[in-house]
Amino acid sequence: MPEGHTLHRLADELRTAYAGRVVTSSSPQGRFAEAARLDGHVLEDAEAWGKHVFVSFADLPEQVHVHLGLYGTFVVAAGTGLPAVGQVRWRIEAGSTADLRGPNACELLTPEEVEARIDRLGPDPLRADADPERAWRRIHGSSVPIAALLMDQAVLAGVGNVYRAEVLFRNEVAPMTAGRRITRKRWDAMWTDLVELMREGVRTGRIDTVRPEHEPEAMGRPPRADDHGGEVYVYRRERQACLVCETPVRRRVLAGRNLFWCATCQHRG
DNA sequence: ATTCTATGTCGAA
DNA sequence: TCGACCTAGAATA
Repeated sequence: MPEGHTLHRLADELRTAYAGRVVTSSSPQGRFAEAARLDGHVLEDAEAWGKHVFVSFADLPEQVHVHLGLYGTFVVAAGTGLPAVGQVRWRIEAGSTADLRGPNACELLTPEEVEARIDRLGPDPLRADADPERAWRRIHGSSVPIAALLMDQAVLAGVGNVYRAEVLFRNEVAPMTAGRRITRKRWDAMWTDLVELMREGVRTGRIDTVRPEHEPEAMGRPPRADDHGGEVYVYRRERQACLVCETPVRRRVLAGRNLFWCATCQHRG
């Protein structure tokens, strides 16, 4: 379930398990041959930028760049010497075992290539060094719908389809509003909201966006559990009643991705 | 058993 | 805008 919070959690997990330790590095599947070059090195750090994770090693200028894509997983399990089940692209071992499967990217990059990757990304709401002003400049000058801008990693890094839909709903923004029609005040509120929501996502490991007053119990409805492990207003709730106004949630495809929204609640620019 | 779908990104047309 | 990438779980037969 990789949106930005998942990758920041992953970086934290890898850092806790391996930073400062000599690790075993291998590619059971064989498709990351450079894993052997890292074997026996001290893992220095793991850091997330948007949906990208960079793993660095002591005495080695290159870093491993990992991107999970749509269905990649990177799971840490207790113990070592475990059988490699399925297609394990990269395995790190030191007391525990981290297995990477199905990533969009797992590659060794030079410092210049790492920098170029990061330079292409917009501000990440989960990073303390993020500058929301950079995102505002892109949004303010654009005729592209805000729903598409939020998913553009060069505008904002780490926001995916769930946070996109939910932050638009929570701020009552009509998704097809052109970026240049978004007011400064609205953008500031959306950024603040993303920082809070995504930090909560890192803390809990789930995407929960429904305010207490709109929870089913508070609205006199039976509780429900969404299949992504959280509670949301509109994401994947097509044709179901809006939690606030009961209007059926709508869906359309925008730039190849499903967009969900409530046409009644979301009317602002 | 098979098909469908996905919280993502890239490159070709 | 579309297919490819490549995996797992859910839905369908």
